[in-house]
Amino acid sequence: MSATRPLTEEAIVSAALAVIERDGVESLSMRALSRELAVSPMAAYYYVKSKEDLLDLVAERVLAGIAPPARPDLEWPARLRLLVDQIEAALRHHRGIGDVLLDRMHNTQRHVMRAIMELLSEAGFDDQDVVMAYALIHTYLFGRYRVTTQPPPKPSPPLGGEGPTEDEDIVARIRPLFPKLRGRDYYDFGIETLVQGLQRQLELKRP
Amino acid sequence: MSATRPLTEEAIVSAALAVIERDGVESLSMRALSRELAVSPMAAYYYVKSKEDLLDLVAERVLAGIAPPARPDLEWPARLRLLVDQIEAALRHHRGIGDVLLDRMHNTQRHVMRAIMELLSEAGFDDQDVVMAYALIHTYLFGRYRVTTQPPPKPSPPLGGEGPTEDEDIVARIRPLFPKLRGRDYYDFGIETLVQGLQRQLELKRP
DNA sequence: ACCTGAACACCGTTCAAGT
DNA sequence: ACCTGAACACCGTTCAAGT
Repeated sequence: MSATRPLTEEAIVSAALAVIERDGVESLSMRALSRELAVSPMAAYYYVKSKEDLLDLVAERVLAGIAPPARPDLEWPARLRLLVDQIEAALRHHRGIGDVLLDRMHNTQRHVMRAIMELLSEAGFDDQDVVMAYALIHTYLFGRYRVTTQPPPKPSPPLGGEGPTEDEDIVARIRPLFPKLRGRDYYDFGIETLVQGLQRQLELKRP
Repeated sequence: MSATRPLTEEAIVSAALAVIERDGVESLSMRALSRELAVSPMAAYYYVKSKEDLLDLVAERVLAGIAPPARPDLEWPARLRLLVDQIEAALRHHRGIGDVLLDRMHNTQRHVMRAIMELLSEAGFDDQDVVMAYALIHTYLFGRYRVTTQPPPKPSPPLGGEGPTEDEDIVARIRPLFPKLRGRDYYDFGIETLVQGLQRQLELKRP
C-alpha cells in the first residue's frame, strides 16, 4: 500500500493500523505488515525492535488524542465519564486494539494513566484506592473488546415456533438477547455501573 | 507424564491443565501437549477436533464445581458475591485459564451462566439488564487475569533516595503501588465496586 | 544507513499410512 | 479403532550479506 520509501516509523505504524482495521488484530503478523508495506519481511525490524514494540507504538498512536476534560464545573463522576468515553471512542474506531492494551497496564500511555489517576485522586480516593480503581477501569475498558456478544456460527436457533423444551431455562431465554443489544448499550450500562460503584465506595469511606 | 494408554479425553484435558499450570497458557501448544502425553503430535486430534475444542473442555473442567450458593437467607448481593468468589477461586487456582474464557462468553459453561443470570433475575433486573449485567461481570472476572500488575523487567527503580524529579507526577507516585497490592486486594475492591454499582442501578429503576 | 535472503525454531492442521 | 509421519502453510526473530 504505502509506496513511500524509505520507511519511517510513522509509515510502519500506519500500515499496522491499516492491517488491524481491515483484517483484525489477530491477522497482524510481521509478515503481513511487510506485505502491506511492500518490503521484505525483515525491513520493519530496522525501526522497531520487536512485534511487542510495534504494538506499543500502535497503542500510543491510537490513544494520542485522549485528554482530561476541561470542565471544572462538572463533578468527578461526569468528568470521569467524559474521559473514558474518549478512550472508548478510540477503541471503537480501531477495532482490536483494546486487546493489545489489556495486558499492558504498565505500558499504558502515561498521559492516559495520569488523566484517570488525577481525576480519581481529586475525587477523594487515597493512593491505594486510586490503584485499585484504576485497575478496575482499565480491565473493563480494554477487556470489553475481547468479549464477543455475537454467538458462534453454530446452527442458528430456529426462528418462530415455540422451542420444544425448557422454557424455564433462563439461559435459553436470555442468550438470544446478547446479539440484540449494541456495543454502545453494553458500554453505557457497564461504565455507568462502575462509576456508581466507585461513588458508593467513596461515600462509604467518607461518610 | 501420563503413561496411561490408550489416551482418553480426560487424560488429554488433565495433561493440558498440567502444561498450563506449569508453563502458562501461552505455552500450551498441541505439540507441547503431545510431549506431555508422550505421544505423537497428532494423537490428541483423534479425541478433540481442534485446539479451540480442547480449550473448551479445559474450561469446562475448571468450572465444573461452581454451584449457586444454597443460602436463601442472604440478600442477592451477598449471594452474588459467594457465587463469583467460587469462580475467582477456580481461576486463581488454574492460572491462565481466565484468558481462555474471556472471549467465549457464549461458550461459558451453561450452569455457570445460569447461576449468575438466575440470581440477577431474582434480584429484580429485567431481561435486558440481566444481559448487560452478566456481560459486565463476565468481562471483569475473566479479564482480570490478563491484566498484569507486575511491572515489566525493565531496570528497576532505585530503592531509597528521593527521585530526582517530578514529585508532582501522580503516575510516578502511584505506579510503584501496583505490585504492592495482592491479587486478592484488586479482586475485593473490583467485585465490591461492581456489586455496589449493580445495587445502585436496581435502586434507580425501582425507587 | 537501510534493506534483503536464507535459515532456525516454532505453530495448527490435513491427509495418507501404519498397526 | 487408535495412533504415526510427512507435509503444508504459517509464525517471530537472528544473522550475515547486499547496496
